[in-house]
Amino acid sequence: MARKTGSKSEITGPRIREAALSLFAQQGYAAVSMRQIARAVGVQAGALYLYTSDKQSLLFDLMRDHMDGLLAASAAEPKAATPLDRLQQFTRFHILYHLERPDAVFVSYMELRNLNPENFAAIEGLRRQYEQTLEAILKDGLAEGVFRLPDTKLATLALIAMLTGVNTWYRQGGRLGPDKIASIYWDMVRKAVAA
Amino acid sequence: MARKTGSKSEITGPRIREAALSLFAQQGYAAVSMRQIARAVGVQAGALYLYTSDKQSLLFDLMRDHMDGLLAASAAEPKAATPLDRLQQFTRFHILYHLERPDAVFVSYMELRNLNPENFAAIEGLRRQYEQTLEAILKDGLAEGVFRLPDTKLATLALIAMLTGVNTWYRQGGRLGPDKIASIYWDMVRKAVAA
DNA sequence: CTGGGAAATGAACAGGTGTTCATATAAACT
DNA sequence: AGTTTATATGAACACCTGTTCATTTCCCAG
Repeated sequence: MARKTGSKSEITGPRIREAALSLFAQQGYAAVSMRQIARAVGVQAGALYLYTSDKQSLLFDLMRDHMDGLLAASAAEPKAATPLDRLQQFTRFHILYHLERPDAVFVSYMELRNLNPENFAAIEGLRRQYEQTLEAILKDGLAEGVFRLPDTKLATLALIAMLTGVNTWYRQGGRLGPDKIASIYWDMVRKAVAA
Repeated sequence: MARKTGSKSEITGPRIREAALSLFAQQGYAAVSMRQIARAVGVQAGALYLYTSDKQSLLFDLMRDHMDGLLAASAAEPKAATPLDRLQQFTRFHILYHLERPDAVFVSYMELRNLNPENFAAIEGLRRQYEQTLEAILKDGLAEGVFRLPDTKLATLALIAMLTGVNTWYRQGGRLGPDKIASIYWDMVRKAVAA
């Protein structure tokens, strides 16, 4: 037997990526086998290689797509007038965007060490690019005197770690919804950088 | 051949844990084989089972030891008088303690999903216990009116994520030493919770 | 100097790994 | 209806996995 009824490239490809993302998030890249991914899709392991050159590329593509999406969505946000407004917008955007795709966020943060050096450098570059959008806001606010920070670079990393941390404890149906959480975090962010 | 000259139980045991911790931190629990750990120690794979019942226990013991050490060191800190001083002490302690043992911290945060449910619950309990030392400080400061926080629980998690985040970017010999970093973070923490 | 026990070996077990490829099949096009 | 082509199979490859255990070696107590 071969080629099941109703099988199509445009369907199987995305399904493989979805299954891989979900499994990588749950069990980790190294702990998930290609046969396991294939089973989740309902296909034999060999068929995966029609859609990805190897397991490493499967991981890398997932991470790069996530970072590309993040940067595109970030760039598409309307530009607020003041540094304070832009910081508020960044805070809300970061929390809401990350809460909407927990698997991709988790994989992109946890599986960095499973990328080969070349792929690691690529993802690292995209991550730095995203961090710079926040750093630029902080620098502007500093120049205008509306923020006071002991160290812009450290403040950038500290704020991002704080915001991304939401993903580690947030569970759907919990005490607080994403919007409320974003408001609470904005209160702390605003004060942390205040002049 | 068997039993090399000069081999002792009191030496091999710790060496296995050190090698496992280092390898788990670098490559991840699932990606590291027992033979790899044995090779790093200079022993055959079978010998590992004289010191651990299985791979899972090896991971769990490393994580539990780390959490026990963290809680013990935290409890041994001198108790400052005011909530503000206690918060400063917690901030400094957390950053310095974590920067001193990056491998144990990394493994304890990244390998939670590789614990079986029972072991996971145990580590989770210790982690919550540690978080409560910070939450207690925040609650005291709130009661005394020296802090103003929209949500104590979220502030606890936000601050810990921010502080632990230092480990993700800190490299020895970098621009700033641990003490300076702790000062900078304290400035942001203090402002974030200020009344 | 010898016996006993601790410490380590190395082979074996049953099964899993990523990846390739000749082959088979279903869908799409003429 | 018949042919081409994309899509999938399933067997095979060489090797690695965690764990067990009979056997061997070395150290130490008497």
